[in-house]
Amino acid sequence: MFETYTIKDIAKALGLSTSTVSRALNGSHEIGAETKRLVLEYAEKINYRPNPIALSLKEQRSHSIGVVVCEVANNYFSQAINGIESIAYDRGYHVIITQTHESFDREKANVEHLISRHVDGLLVSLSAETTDLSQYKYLHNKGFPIVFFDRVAPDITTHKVTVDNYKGSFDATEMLINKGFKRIAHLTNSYNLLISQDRLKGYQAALEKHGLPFREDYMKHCNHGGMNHDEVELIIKELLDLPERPDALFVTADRLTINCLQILKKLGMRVPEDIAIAGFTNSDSAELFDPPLTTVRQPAFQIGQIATERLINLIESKYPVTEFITEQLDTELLVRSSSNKLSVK
Amino acid sequence: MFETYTIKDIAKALGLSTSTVSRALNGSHEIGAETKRLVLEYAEKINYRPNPIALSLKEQRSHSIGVVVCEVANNYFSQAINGIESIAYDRGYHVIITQTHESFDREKANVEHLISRHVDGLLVSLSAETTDLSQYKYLHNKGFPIVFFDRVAPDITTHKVTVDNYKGSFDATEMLINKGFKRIAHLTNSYNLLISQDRLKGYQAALEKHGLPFREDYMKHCNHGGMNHDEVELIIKELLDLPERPDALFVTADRLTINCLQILKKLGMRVPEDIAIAGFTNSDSAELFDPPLTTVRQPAFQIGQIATERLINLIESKYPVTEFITEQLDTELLVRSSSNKLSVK
DNA sequence: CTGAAAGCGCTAACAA
DNA sequence: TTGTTAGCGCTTTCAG
Repeated sequence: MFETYTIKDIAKALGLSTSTVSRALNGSHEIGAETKRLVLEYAEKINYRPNPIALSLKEQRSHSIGVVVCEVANNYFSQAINGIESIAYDRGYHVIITQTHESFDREKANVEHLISRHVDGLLVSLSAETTDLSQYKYLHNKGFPIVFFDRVAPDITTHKVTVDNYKGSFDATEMLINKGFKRIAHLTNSYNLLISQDRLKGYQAALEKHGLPFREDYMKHCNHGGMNHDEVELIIKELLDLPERPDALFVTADRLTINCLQILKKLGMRVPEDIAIAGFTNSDSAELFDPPLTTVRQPAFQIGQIATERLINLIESKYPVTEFITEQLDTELLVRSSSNKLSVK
Repeated sequence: MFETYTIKDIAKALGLSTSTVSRALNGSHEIGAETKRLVLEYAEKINYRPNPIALSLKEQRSHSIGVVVCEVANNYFSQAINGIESIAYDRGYHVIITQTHESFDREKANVEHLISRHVDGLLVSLSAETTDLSQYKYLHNKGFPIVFFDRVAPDITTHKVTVDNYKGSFDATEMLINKGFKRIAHLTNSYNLLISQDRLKGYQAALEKHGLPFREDYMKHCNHGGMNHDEVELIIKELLDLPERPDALFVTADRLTINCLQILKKLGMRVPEDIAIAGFTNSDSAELFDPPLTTVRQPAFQIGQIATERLINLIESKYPVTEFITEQLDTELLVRSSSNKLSVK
């Protein structure tokens, strides 16, 4: 398996030319049945594997796709990558994963790296810092296949796969309101991210529908997706120190949600007695939490699959694609006791 | 960035030969200072990037390393991958990740795939099903760089990075014994895995040291690393139905630990009142569980880093390496209330 | 110090 | 139906 036979070895062994062997191997029709059989048989015998690097050089493509995400160690993204991998594997593509750690510079370097590696396409979820999309615009204008998922680019017209963040956020907020919460604070990721904006809108719409005021001081965002513990702690403290302390917290980022819980616990706040909480997260263990955590869950695996499917279709399309789909899947609201309104307080 | 200039373009523009350009670019000494300056300047200006595929073809290496793990969506592995990526990135390597989903066939196919892609080395954590190591032996004997981490191969002599599973397991078991538990059941991954065996030994040694009997009926293993929920549920029920029901559960696999908790909860068992629990997991949220979960935590990030460091050193070594290191890092025992012995029962 | 030419493994246009 | 040849982008002898 490891000794690397070439087409030349086969040609020599069989007294043929390399092109004949190549044709036999590639099922060309302009070849004698007998010769073909001979070649295939021998190739099978020595377990011949074409050199993908040579192929790439020739075909100017690499049969690999580049993935840009902020963190692998994040429930949402590890599940999405699982979905990406499942489709890519089936369709004969390699997956090269890069992490931005929410840094624009790192993101830029990653994309350059992937491009210089001649990946055939890009699957991108933007970093929290990213506002400059010129890199992607440039590539996209050149016809380079890019599909965004989750944190999609606002003004680039290509395939995009997300959930309906507005609705997911609206539903969760409305649920909190229906439970009887009136002072619902909102913690979200960087405003740069479209998903943060959509989630904010959903939250606002739910407040408005139920005649609750939108209060700036109940609205906080973390620029590092909750990766920076100190930043989150500071924000939580600010909220808790408000004269009219919020009675519920609605958090819309995976790591952020988990970190909030940790910090509330550290600060000795009881959930939901002192403050209720609901949040976006794909953690598999939310039901095990104390109290069980109300979550908005995204079909991350499926999102990864769909994005990859679309990307590979773009890559393999014979003609330039001009029709692009923005797909929004549904979130799932899992109501658990972290968002219970306790009758007596 | 995307239009792909070649060495030829530079040569043409500057009226030089491609070989001269190549030399200038590669800092060769047999070149005129002025020519060199000219070339470098121009290359910089057009933002020339060498084609890595052409380089790979020439050098017969790809500057990429293949990773084989069971699942990405697993706390331990996603953290390890993070470590792998951090080092690989710094040293100019790409990381290609493949998942086995605990299937030997899939593992075999992944390795073949990676090899045919001419990865320069392999970072492997075996699947639970794998007993046939011939593939790795073959490669290793050919001098192909392989480093095992976590689930290492028993009889292949190469670099290996794990934790001290024996000790981690011993300490956790002893802690349970010291708390007053006498009937400690042990749930582990497939016996095929060396880590399972080591963890079992640690458990047994702790029992023995404290004069507790080792009971076969307290000893269970799951062949799918806890991925198969029904399998785990069946096992838990068996344990709970024993005439002498265990008073504590010691679980030694990441997903398995989480799943056990879920199942115990589903079955209405109180932890630690009805049964205490401690387990290996790298979940970041174990302290948030109800009750907070006692865990054995592994330095997954660091393990990934060390393994990658070693692998790249192997790859870049000028001479065949014959001295291999098996490194065992320390686990961290985080005692929380899931393993509390309650005075009254 | 610089250029011409070969070759890494493969495909495809062109000849035969 | 098969072989010859050129070329993908690059490095590296070998000449000059």
